[in-house]
Amino acid sequence: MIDTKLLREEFSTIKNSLMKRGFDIDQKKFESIDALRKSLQVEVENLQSERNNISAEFGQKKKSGESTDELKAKVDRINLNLGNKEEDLNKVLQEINAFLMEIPNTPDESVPIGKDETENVVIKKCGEITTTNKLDHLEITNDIDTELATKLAGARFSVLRGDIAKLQRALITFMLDNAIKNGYQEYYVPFMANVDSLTGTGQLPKFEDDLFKSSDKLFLIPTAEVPLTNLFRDEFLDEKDLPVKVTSHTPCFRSEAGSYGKDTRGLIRQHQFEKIELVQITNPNNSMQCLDNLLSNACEILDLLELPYQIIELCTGDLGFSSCKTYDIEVWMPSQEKYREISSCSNFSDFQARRANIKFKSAGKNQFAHTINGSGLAVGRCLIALIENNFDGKDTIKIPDCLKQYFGSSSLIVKSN
RNA sequence: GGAAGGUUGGCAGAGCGGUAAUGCAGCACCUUGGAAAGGUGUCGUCGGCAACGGCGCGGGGGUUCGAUUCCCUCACCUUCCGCCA
Repeated sequence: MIDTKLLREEFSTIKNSLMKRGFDIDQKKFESIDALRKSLQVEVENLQSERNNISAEFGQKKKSGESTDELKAKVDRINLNLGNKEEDLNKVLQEINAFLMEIPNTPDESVPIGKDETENVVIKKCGEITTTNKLDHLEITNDIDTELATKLAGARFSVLRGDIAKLQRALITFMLDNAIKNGYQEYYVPFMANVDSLTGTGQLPKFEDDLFKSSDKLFLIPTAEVPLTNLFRDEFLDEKDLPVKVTSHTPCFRSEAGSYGKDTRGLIRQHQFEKIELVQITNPNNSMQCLDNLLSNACEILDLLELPYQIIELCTGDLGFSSCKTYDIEVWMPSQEKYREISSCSNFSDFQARRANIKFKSAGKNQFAHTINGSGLAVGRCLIALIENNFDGKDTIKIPDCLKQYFGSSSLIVKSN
């Protein structure tokens, strides 16, 4: 949520900043609605003040046994008027709130300006890409079974079998252990979240269509960012504990509405996938360093897995709704001869903290914290990358050194189709 | 599923129809060579340059001139009973 005070005081600055990411904030609408709010608020508060005074007088008269009929008539008149005005004011406040909830975060000054993903900037490339193997993961192993999953649930699900399932489990444990090593506290959290939580992190109200909704006002989480960040909703943190670093492995559920026909083959885009999420709650004055730290924590996984990847910085036009700065990590997918996103590391500045009310006290003043998060990493896509990059062309997938202790072997023999 | 009790500022904790005590912590200032102790103020949030005013006692609604206090409703917490694991 954008800072309304800032919006009132420096409208043009914010307008220009939002323009960079292609969001045209409606100035006329805001100004007219805010002016209405102000006049109504002043009116309501004056009436309330008047009523409070009369009520106080009322108490006095009652005590001394004087007649209160005249006062009662006065208050009745005020209340009649006040009721209507309060209703109007509430309507306007709701309207303003709805307006504000739809406004995305302002991009950081350092973010490259661009209109869409074609203008993202490659920051760094790591590892050697290979072009020898062209088979994709479904061709390499039949232990990733999407057809069987169709019977169980439908399209965009998968069943993993045998060593492939075990390899995924090894990846999960390895990633979690690595996060813990880097100072994150591990959490086990609910895989469903309520409306307040999803509003806090920014998925609601705008992106309800992307979520799976259960009966009973609960949604399946699209990422562990939601429960992990909301651990601190309505909490006061101690400044000396910042940054707070937490992690969790959870399945993630996404409706993928609007992605019909896109990435329909294999594990790349599923309704359900495993992910390790890294979250930091930070002091605003070093949140960008914390983002760099989190990014390096995520990259470290790929370094250890010896997978080739690149880091790109999203331009203003491609930034997510709540983010003020985002780096994507993309891993090399030999079968597609493309880099594909495997992690997205973002600084949300105080945007989520404002919605979720995550504060700390500094020099006696209440301040909103900054929130940072990123995948460390998306397990399903990592599994594909590992299979495709490490396949020897015949029947063996090489297991990188860092995974041996988790997988229990230095190679995985596949049964070909 | 049944029953009872509870939810007050960062924390603790009173008030139970007349408009939020008090303590601890934090912050600012005074005092000091410096600190501690002590003193004064500030110490939820919104509007306002300010003076000041409004709102706020889990959420929503009602009764009342006036609600933290009474009533209804929802959520959550605690305890007990039942059922299940």
